[in-house]
Amino acid sequence: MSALQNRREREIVEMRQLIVDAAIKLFIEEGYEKVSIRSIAQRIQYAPGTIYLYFKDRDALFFAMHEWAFKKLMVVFETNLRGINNPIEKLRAMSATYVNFSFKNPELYDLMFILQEPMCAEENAENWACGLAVFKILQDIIDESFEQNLLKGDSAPMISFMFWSSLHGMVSLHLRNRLRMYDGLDLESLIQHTSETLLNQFLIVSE
Amino acid sequence: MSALQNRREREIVEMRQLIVDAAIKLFIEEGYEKVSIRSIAQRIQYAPGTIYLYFKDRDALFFAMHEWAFKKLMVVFETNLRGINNPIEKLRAMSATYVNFSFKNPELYDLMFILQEPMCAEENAENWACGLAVFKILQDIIDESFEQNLLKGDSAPMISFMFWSSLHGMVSLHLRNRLRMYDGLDLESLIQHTSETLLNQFLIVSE
DNA sequence: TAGAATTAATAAACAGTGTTCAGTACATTT
DNA sequence: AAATGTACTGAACACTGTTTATTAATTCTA
Repeated sequence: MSALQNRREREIVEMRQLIVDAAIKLFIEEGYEKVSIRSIAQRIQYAPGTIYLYFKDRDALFFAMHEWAFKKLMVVFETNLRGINNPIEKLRAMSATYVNFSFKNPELYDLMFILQEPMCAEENAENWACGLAVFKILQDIIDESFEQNLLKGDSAPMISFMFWSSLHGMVSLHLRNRLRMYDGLDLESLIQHTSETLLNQFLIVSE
Repeated sequence: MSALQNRREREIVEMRQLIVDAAIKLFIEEGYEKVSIRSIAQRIQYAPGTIYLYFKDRDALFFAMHEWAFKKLMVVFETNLRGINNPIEKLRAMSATYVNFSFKNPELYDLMFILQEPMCAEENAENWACGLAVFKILQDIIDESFEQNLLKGDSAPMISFMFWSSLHGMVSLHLRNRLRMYDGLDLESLIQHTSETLLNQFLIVSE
């Protein structure tokens, strides 16, 4: 490979990153609806058409943002789980971190778990790896809990599914404004408390 | 009130219904993205601007569709719960119905519980009643279960929240294509089975 | 019943969207 | 220095939601 090709390859990566960064900033600062190809292009001082030289379409760009967000969540998990050995404690920490992340980064959570957008991109066939890696953390913790006989249930994958879905359900109903019947309550506390109640019910208590 | 006003009032209701019906048909047949003011107008043979004489904006129209969908779910609940007396059995039937409804009417489920759209309408302040009515069915069942000492947990509202959120979490992750790690499985069965496992864990078993 | 007032419906316009593509202007190669 | 290649542009296309002046028809009044 020539030096030129090498440099060009680097430039492509950099340009893609420039676009994704601008898009995410716009997404967080101005909200989903303000993220248009034109507004991104304007922010990085390029013509709208240029973005299509680096991303097949809007969905592909959203998928790249999606990956970026998963990497961020991954870092938070690694930070908050470091040093915890007991799998149940790890599970508690992971739940709390997940919920807290969704409250601190509602737009990113949307991108990762709710929006239709990024899941239509073609890239996702392979690069879906990011999401799977995060899910694997949960799955490993549940597996460990099962091995140490700390958790009830006949199937580890099913329990993983249940815990994750419950957290997502509470968080996404809140993000999409479907919890008006709990208006006035501190919803993050309610969710944290509910997830603990759920977990406790599945603990095997040794006398 | 004059006969004219009376008739006009009826016409307004009919026209609103005509628009909502067309919008829902389009929504179900062609999908969310194809539901535009123009496509609705074309379908009912009116100019786009006419729709704005009956709905403040797109959100208000979506909110009316939202209500329509809730009424449909309500009917299904009433049908499927009729004649069941034991509150736990009612809870089981309700869960199964909820999940089944989401699989049979994915677009409507989206409208009711996932889409941002209808929740921005101003009408929702009052007319949110529809959603609350459905939620009340669940809440009453849980209350009954608590009174009869059939269910664990320190707070009925919290247990309602937990059950609903869990179902919604599983369903919405599926609808938004976030369950690729369970590819190949029969997801409706998985969800039904998981929700039963969850419920069983909260049962108070009398010896 | 003839004319005035009201109003439902329209078409056109505005500002925005994603996306495509012929053309330009610069970088590299020969 | 000339020829090649290509990153980038900006205008165009076909959409979108929404507003508004105008039209056409109906209702009210005299």
